[in-house]
Parts: sequence; structure tokens; C-alpha cells
Amino acid sequence: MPELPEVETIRADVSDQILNKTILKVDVFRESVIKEPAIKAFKAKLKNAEVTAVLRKAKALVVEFDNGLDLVVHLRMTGGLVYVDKNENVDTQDWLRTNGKDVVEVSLIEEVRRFSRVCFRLDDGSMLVYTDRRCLGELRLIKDHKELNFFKTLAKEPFYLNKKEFYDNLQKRKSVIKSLLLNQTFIAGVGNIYAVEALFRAKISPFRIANTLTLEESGLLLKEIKNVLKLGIKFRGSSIDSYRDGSGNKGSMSDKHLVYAKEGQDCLVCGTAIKKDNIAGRGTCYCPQCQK
DNA sequence: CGGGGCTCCTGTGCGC
DNA sequence: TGCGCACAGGAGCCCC
Repeated sequence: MPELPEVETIRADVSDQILNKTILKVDVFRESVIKEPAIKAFKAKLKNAEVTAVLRKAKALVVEFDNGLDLVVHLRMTGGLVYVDKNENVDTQDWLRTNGKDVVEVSLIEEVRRFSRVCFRLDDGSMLVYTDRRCLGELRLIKDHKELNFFKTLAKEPFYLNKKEFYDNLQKRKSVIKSLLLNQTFIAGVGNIYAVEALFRAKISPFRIANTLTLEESGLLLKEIKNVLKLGIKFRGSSIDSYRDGSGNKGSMSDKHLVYAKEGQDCLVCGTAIKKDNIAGRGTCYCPQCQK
């Protein structure tokens, strides 16, 4: 699911709600999403921990606690964090008992109950729920998130890159531009949707070899990457399928997509049918006429 | 270094 | 109606 704009939307929503609150108890409904430490230690170390910050780095979230520990949450394809206020008419016992099974009359949206995998109970009666349809996401409770290889090898986010730097980096690469944009050690935070959208807006073919882009093309591509990411944040993320913001609501960025998931439809610029091919194992939509 | 394929999972939508 | 298959916002790993 979530690329930089979706993760940033969730971060902002959740941060507003859980900052300075203390975890009383952690319920784990799907143990496989907890990667470290072991479940028992994971729960014990979070008991009575107070949230001091909620950060986002590329597509990962880091919740910092007053006991010095970092909870690193990578949502992967279908993960999410939803804050459930104490005033929501939810019987937590019903929630536990019906997780993914019986349907009971509660005010919480069905997806959250159905796909809840971990529940953090907070000291004011509210809850932070980790949801994940496919369970590909990962939660880690560690001393310092910077120890993880993921963060050590993470490239700069687009907002911190300038045209010349981006061009120079592209010049060193001989791979297909589309796959390079998905490489987090090359540029951080971009995923399939925003890569495809940025390439369309920059009129660059996803098949181009990175070091063939001119300085002008590189600048335009970087500009469009920043633009689509900013738009994504403005419209609170792309809700293609399971993505929800930190309150369980859909984002409307999907309405602004120009090519993603539009194969067969007319290009909005030239009217040519949008094509879809597989690049780097991912579906890639583009206009064969506009994108050169 | 890079590309391709596979893996971790579950759900959905389509064609037959 | 039902079954099987393809595919889905990510990323690590292995092999060539």
C-alpha cells in the first residue's frame, strides 16, 4: 500500500492522537508480524512506555518511547495504523472475540476489526491498532532504529535532492529508470503508483535507461516526483484498495491518478490507449505516445 | 551491479 | 454457483 504520502498521512494522524500517551497493554492477534524481539519481550518492554515522538523515514514509521526504545513499523503492501478513540462504541472483548469472524454491531469500520493484527491499549482508554490484510508488514522494537540495515542503506528522499545531484546519480546507473525509482537505496519513499505517475507527467518512458536521461529530463522527472508526492500528501493518500488513513478513512489521491490502473483507457493528453507492461515485477502503466 | 524470479501472506475479481 | 488463476501501495534473497 503505502508509499511516502500514505505513510506521512498516517504518521500525522496518529502522532496527533498518541503523543505523550502511555501503553498499558499490547494484544497480538498475528504473531508473525512481530519480527523482534520475541512476543513476550515485545509486550513486556512496551508496557508503561510513553510515546515521545512519531517519525516517518521514507515508507517506514518510527514510534519513539521514553524508555529509549524505538518501535519500527514497516507497512509493506497492506499495513496500516488506525487510532480508535475511547469514545468509539467498541467493546474490546467483542473485538477480540470476533476478529475476522463474526460480525457484530460496532461503530468501527469493518476493515479495521477484520484485519487488526496488533492492538496497543493506551492509558486513556483509546487504542492504536495495527491492521494488515496480507500480513507482509513488520514490527520491530529495538534500541535504535538506525541500527537496521534498511535505514543504513536508505537513500535521500526526493525533497532533499536537487536537479544536479539527481542527474549525477542517474548518470552512474545503467538500469531501467522505472526499477531504479523503486529502489530505496537510490531514492527513498517512491513506490509503484507514484513512480508511474511521475514518469507519465515528465513524459519519460519507464523503459529508459537511467544514464540516457538528459540534465533537463532529470530535472523534470525530479520535479514531477516531488509534485506527485506533495499532491499525494495533500489528498491524504491513494486508496486503491485497503489503504486507510490514521482515522480509518480513505484518501482521495486515487482520483487524481492519470495512468496508474488505467490500462486500455484513453490518455488524457493525447487520447492514445494507455498500455500496461511488467517492469521489475511490477505492473507499469504508461502512454506509449506521450512518454519517450 | 543488475535483472529475473521467488518468497513472505491474504483477499478480490475475473474468466470459464 | 463455483473453481482456479492472476494480481495487488514492498522489499529481501538467491542465482546467473
